[in-house]
Amino acid sequence: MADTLSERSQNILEAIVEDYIASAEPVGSRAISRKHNFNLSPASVRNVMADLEEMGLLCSPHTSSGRIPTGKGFQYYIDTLLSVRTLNRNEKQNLRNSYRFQNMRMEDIMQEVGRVLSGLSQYTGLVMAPKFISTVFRQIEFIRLSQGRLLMIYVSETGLVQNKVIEADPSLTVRDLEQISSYLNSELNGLSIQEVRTKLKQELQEDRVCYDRLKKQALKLSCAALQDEIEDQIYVSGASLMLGQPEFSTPEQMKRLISAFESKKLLIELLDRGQSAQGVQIFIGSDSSQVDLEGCSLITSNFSNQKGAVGTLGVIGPVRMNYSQVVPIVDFTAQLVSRVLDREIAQD
Amino acid sequence: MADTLSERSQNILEAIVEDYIASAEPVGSRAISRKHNFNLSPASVRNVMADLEEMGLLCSPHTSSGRIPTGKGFQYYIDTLLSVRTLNRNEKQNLRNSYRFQNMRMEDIMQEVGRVLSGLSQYTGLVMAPKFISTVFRQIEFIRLSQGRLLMIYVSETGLVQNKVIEADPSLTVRDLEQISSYLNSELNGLSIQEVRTKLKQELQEDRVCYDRLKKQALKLSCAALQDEIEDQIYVSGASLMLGQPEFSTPEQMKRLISAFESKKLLIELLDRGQSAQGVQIFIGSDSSQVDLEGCSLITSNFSNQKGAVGTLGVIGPVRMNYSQVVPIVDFTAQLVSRVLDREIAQD
DNA sequence: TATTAGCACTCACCACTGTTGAGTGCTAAC
DNA sequence: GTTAGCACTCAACAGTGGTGAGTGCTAATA
Repeated sequence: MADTLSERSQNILEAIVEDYIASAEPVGSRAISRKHNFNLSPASVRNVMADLEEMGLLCSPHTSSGRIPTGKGFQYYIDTLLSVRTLNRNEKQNLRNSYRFQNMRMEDIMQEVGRVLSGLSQYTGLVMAPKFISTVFRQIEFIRLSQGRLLMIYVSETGLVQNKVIEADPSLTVRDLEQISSYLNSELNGLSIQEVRTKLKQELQEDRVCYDRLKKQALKLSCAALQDEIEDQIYVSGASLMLGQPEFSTPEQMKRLISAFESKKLLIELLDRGQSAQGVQIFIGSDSSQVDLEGCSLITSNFSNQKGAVGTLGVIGPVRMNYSQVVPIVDFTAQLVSRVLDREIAQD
Repeated sequence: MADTLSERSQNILEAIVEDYIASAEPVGSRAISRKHNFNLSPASVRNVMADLEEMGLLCSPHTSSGRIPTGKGFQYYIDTLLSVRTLNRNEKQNLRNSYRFQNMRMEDIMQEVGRVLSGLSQYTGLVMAPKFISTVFRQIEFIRLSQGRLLMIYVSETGLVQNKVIEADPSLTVRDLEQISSYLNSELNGLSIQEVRTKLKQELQEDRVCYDRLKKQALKLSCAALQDEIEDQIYVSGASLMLGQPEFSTPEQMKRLISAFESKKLLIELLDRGQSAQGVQIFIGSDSSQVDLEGCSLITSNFSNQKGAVGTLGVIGPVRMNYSQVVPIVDFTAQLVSRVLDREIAQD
């Protein structure tokens, strides 16, 4: 249906969306007719606007005000009118220079990416580290805490460190633990966590009556350590920048937004949606059915290393976001991070 | 000077502060004379208020409004009028039950403490994990990332995990690294980082011409790993609750506050101030010389295990905070966390 | 002599008012 | 099909007057 728009209607819609992105205020017919030289009088523009409003692409806050694009209007703009520039060589180099990845831990990299994304876009940067389950096993260590409690430390191929407290047989000695981790490290090295789990399941079944005490303990410990999901890690940068946007300028909206950012659950849910897809994805607030993030749009892209560990990064801003500027930044940053993660892998 | 206040003046000041804490609005003479039965007419109360204003303990936002306490007024109230209840057995048990510390990593514990402090006080919870330098060495591991780059993982006695990327001689094999960490783990176990550093310095001087290649590498690596400071970890919970306080209800103040919370540097600076002192400490916003945290007060207490690793936790709220309610919560929580940390230590 | 009733005064707050200007829809002329 | 003209709408703003909570001062009072 939307594709049946005449060229004139498309041009006017585009002009309205772009004016609105720039000004955050309702766009009137006179402004459109003057600034963009369509050679149309305000009255003609008004006729088109009335059509667009009927189609649900525009709306007016009150009778005698200009129009603003609806969620559907933005969607149409993004789907069919938005032309995303690719960065030229200079811009790519500049972007590359914005990031400092030398000698950084995975955690630092994620944080840095969020910070830079937020700084460049002037919106809020989001980064979700690769999920535990999508990582590749590299090394595991067990450290005794108190009686019967162990600290498990897991390192993935990309240097992502996760740890977790597990309960264990109190009779295990430090020597035992060393042997167990050494055994696991040689057995599981290079497997994805998915594969690790399958393998552990198999071995547990095969060795139901296993007389090698240490092997049995090793299986038991690694099960406790690697079977459950480990909480997603998410980094939010520049939340305060959102408070400068006119759509979130009332105290109520500020509270709502900061609460939504604080809970992180919402954000994780939202970022998860993009996990399966490739390339840049755009989610428009109104369709997200997240009341607390109403009025927000999200631009995300996945990053991954060659072994397939997938994380997501992106920018969240008002629906009235500067898509043509932010999309290429998110896109190229994801590529950049992917390359950095590959460099992290040891060349053994 | 302030101690020369007559009993009547003290009573009235106390009444004003407490009314203001409850209502967040200027307190008038009539309200004081009615609610608290001093048997004084409003006019008499006014006389006293005029004195208190002259002494800088009160001020009035405009000519014909009630009075509000100044920073100095709050300081006086805290120093000489505030009587802090100690929690009774029931309340202590309730508080204990609010926390779930089972099988938690240090990180989780810190986060949980922040969350609960914020929930109970309805202000913002702050927790700063024990500083790297105040921890006691437990275990160190090295994992090869790419050519010449190692991931160092350090675990303190309380189970605090820190990691860091360091550069290293690319010729070191995995076997070498195992031997190095095993050597360091036996040499440094139980020493405070402070002691570790002294020891490393000594050994480096003694063995300037050392022919044991591995020992030399071990010293070099541990220096790179443990010599520098590792960034402070700070947890902020319930920032959005502050936005509900009337003193931060304008958009400008909200932005200022959220920005201040986001930078974390300010908060670390503030929490550091309390590190040396013992027991509960109270900082009043206006004296903090932190423009961005104007209007905020901070209640902190340190926690530590028997080996002396010190962290700080607390609550940040408006100057008009309910001190008599929050102080005991912060106090007891710090004791609770200290005990939990001691339980974490292995009984070898 | 300390306390208090009385009074004039101040000022934030609120509801109401009229004006302005940007923008609209409709209609008739081009 | 396009557009000039016109009546209409409505948010935003500034001004206005009333209300009430509160003050400082003074003179009367216990």
